[in-house]
Amino acid sequence: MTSKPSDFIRDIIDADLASGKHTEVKTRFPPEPNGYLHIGHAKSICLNFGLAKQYGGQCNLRFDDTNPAKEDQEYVDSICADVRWLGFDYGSEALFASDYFETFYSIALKLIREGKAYVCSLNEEEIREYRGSLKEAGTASPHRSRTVDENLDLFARMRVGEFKDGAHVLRAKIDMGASNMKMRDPLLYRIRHQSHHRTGDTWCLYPMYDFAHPLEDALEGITHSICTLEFENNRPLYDWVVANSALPGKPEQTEFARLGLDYSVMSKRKLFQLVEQERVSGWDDPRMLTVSGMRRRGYRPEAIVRFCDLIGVSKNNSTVDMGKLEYVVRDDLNPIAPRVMAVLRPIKLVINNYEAGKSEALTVPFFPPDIGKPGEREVHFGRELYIESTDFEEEPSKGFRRMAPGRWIRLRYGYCVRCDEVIKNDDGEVVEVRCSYDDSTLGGTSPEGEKVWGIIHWVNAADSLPAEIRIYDRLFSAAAPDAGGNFLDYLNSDSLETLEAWVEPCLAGGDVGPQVQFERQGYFVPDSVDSRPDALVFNRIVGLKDSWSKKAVAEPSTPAEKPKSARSATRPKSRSKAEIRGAARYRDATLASRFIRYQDVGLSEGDADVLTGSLTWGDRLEALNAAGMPWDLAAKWLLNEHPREGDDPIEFASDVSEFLVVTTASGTLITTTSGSKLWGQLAREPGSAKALIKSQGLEQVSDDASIQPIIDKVIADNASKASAYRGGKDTLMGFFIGQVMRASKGKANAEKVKELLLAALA
RNA sequence: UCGGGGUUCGUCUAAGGGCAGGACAUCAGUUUUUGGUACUGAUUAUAGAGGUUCGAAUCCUCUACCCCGAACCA
Repeated sequence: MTSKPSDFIRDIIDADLASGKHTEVKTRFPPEPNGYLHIGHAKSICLNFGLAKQYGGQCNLRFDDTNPAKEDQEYVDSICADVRWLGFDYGSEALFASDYFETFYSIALKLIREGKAYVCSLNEEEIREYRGSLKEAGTASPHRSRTVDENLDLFARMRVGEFKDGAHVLRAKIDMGASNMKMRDPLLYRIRHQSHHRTGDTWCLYPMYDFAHPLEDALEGITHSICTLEFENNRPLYDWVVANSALPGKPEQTEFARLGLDYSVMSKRKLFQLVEQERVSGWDDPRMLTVSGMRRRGYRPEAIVRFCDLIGVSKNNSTVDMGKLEYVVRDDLNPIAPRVMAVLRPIKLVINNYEAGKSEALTVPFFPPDIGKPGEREVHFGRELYIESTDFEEEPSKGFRRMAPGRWIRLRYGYCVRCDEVIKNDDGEVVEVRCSYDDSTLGGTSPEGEKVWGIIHWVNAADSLPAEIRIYDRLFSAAAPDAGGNFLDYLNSDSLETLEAWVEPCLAGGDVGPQVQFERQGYFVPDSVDSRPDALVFNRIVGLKDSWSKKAVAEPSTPAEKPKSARSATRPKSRSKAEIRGAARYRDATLASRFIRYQDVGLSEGDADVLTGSLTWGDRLEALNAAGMPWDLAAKWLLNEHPREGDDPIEFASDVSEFLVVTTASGTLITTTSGSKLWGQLAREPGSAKALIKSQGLEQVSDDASIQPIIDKVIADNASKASAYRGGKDTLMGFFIGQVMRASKGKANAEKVKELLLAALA
């Protein structure tokens, strides 16, 4: 685990640092204090703070507290505590957007003076109507043309509380026809006569996220503002605000995919519902994937951070396997959790030939040899013990390696015993097993001539402690509870099982743990709220990997069922590029006639189609042809190699005839690899093909005498790969050609190289 | 007048014209006084179709599917 994480965001930062765009990295984690942090936030925290740490920068914890209606100090406190618990340092104190309210206001004033913002007095519903729809442009608000003075006056009166909520809003004057609806004169300020958890009643005017957030970033000198995918549409607006704020900071927003985990819900709204409807005991219910819930469950921050490293960062909409979280939790706990014994579902085991009242003290280690850690405690062996009811089967199933009538098994760290008799209750359930022991088996020797079927854990009936054990399972029974319908319908009714168990006495003092492993069961931690020295309560953090019960139950693995999208069906279908080109030809006779003509001169319908979506393509094509390039060749190079600006090929920077050298000479003067490179250069900046070939040494090398030595060297340098190739791994040919091409700086004739390589590796 | 993102083993994620790699999961084996751990091995992927190229997951075209956007939420 020495490899540094790498992802597209780090690539962007590396490039920014390399280009000198930035000399330092400053990020921020900007929660709204309206709920508790969950594991999805942890991903963002690890990313933002991790970036700051990796690049020697800084990461601010900043509360985006622009909506007093939902926010509360309770959340501020819990968020601060959670971030610190996760192990991240946000400096001396957290920052608050509300501290910048006065600055925001003055920037709004500036926008008004510059005619870039106006007070709109439409009501909420009217604003929505005027905004238009996904397929139709919006229409201008009747107040869009208010004078600067009028706006200034109204805005000032909005601030002093002259108007009721909703009477007026401040809007940016951008573009009501923008296809990105976020740019259709977005709201900047709304009136809210509501006290704010920090500013009290100082304001009745509150900024919107889209206005406040970029300003917060700019004010703090954030270089890389990282947020989740759903804000992609907001980015142009973010840039607009930064550009028009005249603030020196120039933050840039980059979006990544939020975390999705199967068998869980992640939205704050839904978590809030679970808490409010008391489906769980609170935000810190150990079944909740909130940071506080995971903490109470017994997860350590190291495991959560490790999980975030493991899942990576990308723009893919993804759902991570819950098993991955469980894996990191186990992996984190395995080397640090002392082993003790606890019997969760007890039945009594009585050893008939063991002296009543006798007790033997056994000193046993806290860790198995492979962990290699010191530490030991005493357990007492006696005539009456408890064992796990699941460790006994009267009629053992196939593969069962535990206790059954007549079988010898070892009691961990103790003696081997043989089950002689079974005692059942009225319901026919086994409540007690009677055994005999072999007093020569304590150190590890087996009873003379007998097979020992397995090792099971136990506790001494005389001095073990009662404890309540809470076994947690995933909160939802469906892989994608929020796929459709009400997610509450998919709550797992068995997500909490409470057991009355017996545990080793050493657990009472609190000297071990807090996280411990109950051998053969899982990892457990005393519940931080309910456990007391005289009334122990343990939470199961996570079970041990169990390859037996899985086999025994043969549970059909339930794959995460693909949620059927209801949303996409309601979205209007937009035209494809092909349809748009067709429409363009329908409107423009030149395009239409070109489409026919290009096919007449031998181009495929598909190529002709693309080349006649706009005049630009055809213009370039005609120019190449006029300079002497055959139609098909011109189309091929134009379509495949010519640099573009959006959907259209860029203007030729060089004389068109220069391109002839690239194409017609292909195969003789230069290789296609060099040709592609050269084409791009000529297209972008003026130049002479012949001069460039000369200056860059692009002349093709195709004589055996020049190539053979390179091939020999490459084969000699990669002897093991050569033999692998000869052994049948022929995908390696690409590797060899690549090596030779690289060694020749792309100048070798690839066909020739292949031919010679084939011969050399035969 | 719709726009913006996305699609690589079952899952997550690398490779950005040249060996499709890693992790989790699964299966098999070795070690083990935990059916744990550790170790070894195995299985499995470039959404589909066409094109460019000696060579395409990667470049071009088309198609399909998924996600996001019409809060005075963030």
